[in-house]
Amino acid sequence: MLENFETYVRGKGPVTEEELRLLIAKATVKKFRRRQLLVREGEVCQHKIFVSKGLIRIYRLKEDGTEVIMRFAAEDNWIVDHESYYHQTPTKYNIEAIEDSEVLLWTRENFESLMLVIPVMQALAEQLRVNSLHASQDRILMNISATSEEKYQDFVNTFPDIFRRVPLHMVASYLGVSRETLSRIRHAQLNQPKG
Amino acid sequence: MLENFETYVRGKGPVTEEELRLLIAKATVKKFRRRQLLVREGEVCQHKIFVSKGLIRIYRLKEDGTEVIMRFAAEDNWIVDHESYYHQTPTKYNIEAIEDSEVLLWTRENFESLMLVIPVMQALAEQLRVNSLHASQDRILMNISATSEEKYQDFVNTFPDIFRRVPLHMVASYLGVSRETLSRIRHAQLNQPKG
DNA sequence: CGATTCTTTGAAAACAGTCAATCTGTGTGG
DNA sequence: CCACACAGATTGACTGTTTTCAAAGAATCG
Repeated sequence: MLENFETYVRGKGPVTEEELRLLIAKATVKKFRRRQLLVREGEVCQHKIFVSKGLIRIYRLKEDGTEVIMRFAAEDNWIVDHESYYHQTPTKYNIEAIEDSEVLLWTRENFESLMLVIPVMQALAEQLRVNSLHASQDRILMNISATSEEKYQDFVNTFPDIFRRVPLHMVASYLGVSRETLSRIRHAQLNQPKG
Repeated sequence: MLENFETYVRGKGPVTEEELRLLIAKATVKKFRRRQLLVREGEVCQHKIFVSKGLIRIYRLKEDGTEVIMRFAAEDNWIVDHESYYHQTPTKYNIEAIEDSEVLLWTRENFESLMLVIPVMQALAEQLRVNSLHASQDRILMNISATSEEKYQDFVNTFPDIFRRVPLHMVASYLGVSRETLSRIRHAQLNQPKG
């Protein structure tokens, strides 16, 4: 379970054995069952979370009770509600395991102290922010300018590893279309697979 | 024209006369006419741009020639294509003045050297990233979960200073609805103003 | 003023959402 | 091993919304 994280960090830049040991020493390792909540709406998102195994979603509940999925995070991805984490305010999101999962957690305090000591973590944190922003921009562009078919196709292309593991109704929620519509789109694409 | 920027920076934290002088010395001041391009698709977005006066938009051209507006930036706002700026790669966006505008520009090199020397700029850059990310998240949520009426109402609430200055068809492009639909939505809200 | 840009309106067609019923696969307990 | 419950996916009929196209009406710039 920790091998994943080691491999991931080594892939990000030069890092010593000692640094790796420290990174892991400051983390908490946790397992979650399918459907178990990692963070509940109203709590403060205390940790940066690295998914070493499994699949996680972050979603929001609207007043009418419907779920809106903001993001999925599979192995080797980070998940956090930046707003709650940075300002230590209650989160509006729920973070939940879609599959049985294993994660590493760092408190903000621990994570920031690690960033001061371990060069590669600085760069990594910066990179994550830039990537987040970039991904958000692309998603906005898709949302406002693409047809439902294109949105679905883009999702499949962007997350080839994920789309088979996520129930279709969750993909629908992520894309902002009804599950019935998405079901029909997918059906149409099976008969006419051009993209 | 520089007073705006001075006031803005002072509002962000303690800053000395000397620091302010340096900030401005490293900047280029430029004026742009309505419809003039600040940055053209294919160029590298070389600068961080502060809008001291006027109104700017950043948009993208789709293959079919339609424009998709990513963001507006009025006085006291920054605009930059992070991806192009950060990686020094050609931008996919156009940045254009909607009104006659005045801006301050810093190259990445200059801006980063200033961040090293002037504490408040560090914090400011960090704050801008967090805000960008947060705004993007909120916009995605709106896009995938709200009705067109709600999207328009949210735009009006979020940018009370801007929405009267932007042509309706650009708001439509920003929201991802046709100009005709937005026209009808607005008409309906005039007769039934409840939000 | 004249040209251009922007907005509005109407009517038809395309699209997506809702509701209700059915179908499928999975896993649990008897 | 079977029956059942449950979550998920599909389908059809219907409704409502949005787009598109075409035309015309304001507003604005030079």
